[in-house]
Amino acid sequence: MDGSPRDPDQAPASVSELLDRLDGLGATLPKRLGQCADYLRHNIHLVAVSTVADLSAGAGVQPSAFMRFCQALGFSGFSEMQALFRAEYRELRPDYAERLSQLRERGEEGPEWLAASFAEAGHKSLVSLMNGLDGDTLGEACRLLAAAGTIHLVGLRRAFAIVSYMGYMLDKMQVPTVIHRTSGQIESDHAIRPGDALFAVSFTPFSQETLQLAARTADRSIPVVALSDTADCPLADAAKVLLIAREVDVGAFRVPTAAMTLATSLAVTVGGMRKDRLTIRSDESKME
Amino acid sequence: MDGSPRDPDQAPASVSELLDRLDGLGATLPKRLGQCADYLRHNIHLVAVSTVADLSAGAGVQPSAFMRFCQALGFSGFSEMQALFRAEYRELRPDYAERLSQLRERGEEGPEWLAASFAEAGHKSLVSLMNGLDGDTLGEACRLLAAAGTIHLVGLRRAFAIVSYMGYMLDKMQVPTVIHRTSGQIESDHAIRPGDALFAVSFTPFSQETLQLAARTADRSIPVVALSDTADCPLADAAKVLLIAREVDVGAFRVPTAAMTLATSLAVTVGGMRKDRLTIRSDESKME
DNA sequence: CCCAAATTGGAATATCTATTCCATCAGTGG
DNA sequence: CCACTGATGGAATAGATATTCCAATTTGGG
Repeated sequence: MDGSPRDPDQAPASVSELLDRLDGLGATLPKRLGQCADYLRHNIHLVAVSTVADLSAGAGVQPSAFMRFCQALGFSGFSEMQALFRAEYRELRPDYAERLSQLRERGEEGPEWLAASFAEAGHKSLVSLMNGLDGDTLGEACRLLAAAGTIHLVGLRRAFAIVSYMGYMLDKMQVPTVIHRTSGQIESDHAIRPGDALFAVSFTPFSQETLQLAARTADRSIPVVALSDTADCPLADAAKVLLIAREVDVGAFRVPTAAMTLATSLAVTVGGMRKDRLTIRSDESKME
Repeated sequence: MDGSPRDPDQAPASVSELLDRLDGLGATLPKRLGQCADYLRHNIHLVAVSTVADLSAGAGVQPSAFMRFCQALGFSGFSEMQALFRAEYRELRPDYAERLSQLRERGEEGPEWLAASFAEAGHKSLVSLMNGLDGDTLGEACRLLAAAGTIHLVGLRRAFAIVSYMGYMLDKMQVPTVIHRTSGQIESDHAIRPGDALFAVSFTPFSQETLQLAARTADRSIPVVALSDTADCPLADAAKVLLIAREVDVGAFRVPTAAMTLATSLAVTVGGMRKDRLTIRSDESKME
């Protein structure tokens, strides 16, 4: 690669160094070792709490193969590699769980305890959002919205906070945007014209108004991008792209953390794509 | 305690159940086991990645003592207990940093990368929210709002998403609530009557409309609770209680994760206090 | 097609970790 | 002060896990 200034037998000193090393090895690895590399990349969080047997089974190889893989990375064996992950994990600052148990110890169940619970739930929601996120789907959603003349937003009840924030951001980035809040009024249909796009947000239980607006818009061959908390939602039929953000709830309540995060990413990306429309046209040849 | 309806020899099925059990045992534990309990409470995040030897050393006891401690909790041994923590850990991917470096290595800087950045920022925001949260301040805010006849909400631009969500939740809990969205209109003042309370949300740069409404309301001796992203904000003068939720931003953008979480906690607590107003009156004697 | 080198699978082994056991110690009631 | 019950420490043991080894297999070059 670059003349390998570093001793190849030296073990990585941190997880990110390990990932560098992995890329350095690239596709030069034999089949089984390649499987290990692949599995590791996608399940890097498991290393700290798994055995070689678990990991090798996951990667579909023999334990001995995984062993050789660790050595190829520069470690003396699996244990040394695992120690790296365990050490990095240990350094993470006090957990939500820890804080909760401390509050619990003090016998409190008031608003502070509730806030800690919601914070923990928010954390979990974000993690599960990232786990379930598909880059291609998200990219497609961005492309559809970036290509639209005017972006129309609809979302009622719980979903309104999300479209309202999206609307604010898109407006700040000077993207033509309309928030539809007409409940039951059909008139808003006329505002959605060919060449536009609709972004519809709805969570269980779904509001009919949102579903119907999305369905009517799709019928007119205007692209609909949907955001929901479940894959089998009625929006799936109307939507060209369906994004999922599920929240972890506390009792009967939830904070729309994951949905808000996803929506903001979408808005910022779309805003960026809009800024230099020329780049969008020559989309295919954009890379490099 | 309550007649112990559940088999005391049955192992906890989750970490929070384990903490319950720990509280149940209370101070009945002998000295060394008590040390274990104490150490566990404060280092609960270490269990998944440590050995009995590590943990017992940390707690200052012999491995065999820690072993007995695990059994006192209802587990067959340490391994069974650890399995619980490992399982819970596996479901979460706590390392945004790792995921980001994964994405970065694949050369992507698209929406997926952005989403990961926002997720990481959200996580940090929640942690800093919890670190800076003062239970008394929050409790006071809840009390003021719970005591009000009608709760008035105001927040523009970025803050509107927050009051909109709060309004939705309070309404769902049948708390009389009004969202003020009049920009520059003075008329909404009349709707805020003595005995009511105002919840004002504003972030830098602050909108004059929100500040002025808060100031006029405070002048009329109607309690104002404020939420902002900084302690030295103009709302501080008008507000009886000022809550702070600062977001970690990505570039020029941010997701209102912490503010949303705090606002939801507030709304849920207020809703709960409203539900049984009798309990509020006799606040001091509420516990037990 | 054959040979050499590299890779692989699976069992054997070494090491480390959890778990148990028992002698000793501390506290309690007679 | 003694006997008894429960707690404790440390060493012995059982069990799991990592690691190595080698025969079998595949791969690549001539």
